Amino acid sequence: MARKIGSSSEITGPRIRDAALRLFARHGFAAVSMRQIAADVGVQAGALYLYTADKQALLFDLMQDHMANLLAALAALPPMPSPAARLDQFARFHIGYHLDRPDAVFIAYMELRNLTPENFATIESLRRSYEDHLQTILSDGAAKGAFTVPDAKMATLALIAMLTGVTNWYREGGRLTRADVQTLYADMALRAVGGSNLP
Amino acid sequence: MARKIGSSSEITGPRIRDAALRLFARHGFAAVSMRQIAADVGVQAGALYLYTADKQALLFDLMQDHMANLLAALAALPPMPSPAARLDQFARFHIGYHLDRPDAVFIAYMELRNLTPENFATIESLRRSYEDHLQTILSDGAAKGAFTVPDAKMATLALIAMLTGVTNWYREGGRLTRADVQTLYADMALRAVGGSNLP
DNA sequence: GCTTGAATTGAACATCCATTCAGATACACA
DNA sequence: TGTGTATCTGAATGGATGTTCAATTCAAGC
Repeated sequence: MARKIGSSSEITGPRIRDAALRLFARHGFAAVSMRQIAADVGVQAGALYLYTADKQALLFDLMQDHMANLLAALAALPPMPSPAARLDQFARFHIGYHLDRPDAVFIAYMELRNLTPENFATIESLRRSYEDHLQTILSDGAAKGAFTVPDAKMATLALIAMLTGVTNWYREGGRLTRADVQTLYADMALRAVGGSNLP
Repeated sequence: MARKIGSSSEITGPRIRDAALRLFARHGFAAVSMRQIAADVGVQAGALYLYTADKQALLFDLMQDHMANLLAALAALPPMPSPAARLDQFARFHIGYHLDRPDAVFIAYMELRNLTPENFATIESLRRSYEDHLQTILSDGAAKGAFTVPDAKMATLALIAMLTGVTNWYREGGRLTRADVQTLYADMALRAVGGSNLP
């Protein structure tokens, strides 16, 4: 046997990335073998190397794609008139975006240590860009007197950790709807930086 | 060669656990081999099995010890007179305790998926106990009118995620002292649940 | 000094790992 | 219908994996 009926790189490529994303998120990069990914796709391990240089590149591509998409989605948000509205928008966006992609988020936060130093630096700088966006909202709000933030960098990291934590427990169909969670977290974030609730 | 000069289980045992803790935290449970742990201790891989049933038990013991110590330290805190003081105390305790044990904390949060189902259930219930402590502070404070908390369970998870996030970026000797960070985070936590700052 | 048990080695076991590649098949286009 | 190329298999490579165990050496108690 060799080439399979109906085979095409446009189908197999995404299926490999999907399988890798799911398996890495579920079991961790180091615990997943190329053979497992191949089996999940329904292909032999050797075939994976038509789509990725090696296992490391597979991980890096998944993480880079995720971060790039995240930054693009952030940049596409409509402008908001006030610091409080900007923070509210950011909190809702962050939660919504992360709840939609639990596997990618999990990998982006958990598998940083499995990247080579060069790849790590690349991902890290993308993450820094994302954090800088929130930090700007906070600094600007503090300068305008809307927030009370003794240390904007620290507050940024605290809020992102809080918001990202949602992905650890939220389950669709549970006690709270997604909109409930977004509202409650956005309120907590706003209060945490001393902002008054939106009108 | 066989037994080594000066060897004793009271020395080798802890050294194995220390090495495993450090290596698991640095590279991840799945990425660390028993041979690496043994080499770090200066012993052959077979010798590890005098101290642990298998690799899984080594991970589980580290996590269980950490959680048990955490709960014991929490229980040893002096009682506080008001909800705001209790939350302030909890936030400072959580940050201080976690900053003192970065490796154990990292493992406790990252390697849950590498536990067998039974072991996972055990660790998870210990963690639930810890969360319940904070949830009680928040519920009690809300009942007394000191806090504004629409959903105590959710607020608990949000605050713990925020506080634990400190371990991801704090470095001794950096811009902020440990006390700075504890104060800033405790203030943010208090404000996030609508509490007024301590007198 | 002798004996008993604790501590460790080093080799072995069966299995898995990431990666490569020649050969085989199917598809696209002539 | 024939040809070239995209896609995949299956086997092979060299090495690492967790775990077991007989043999060996050291420490401790008499």
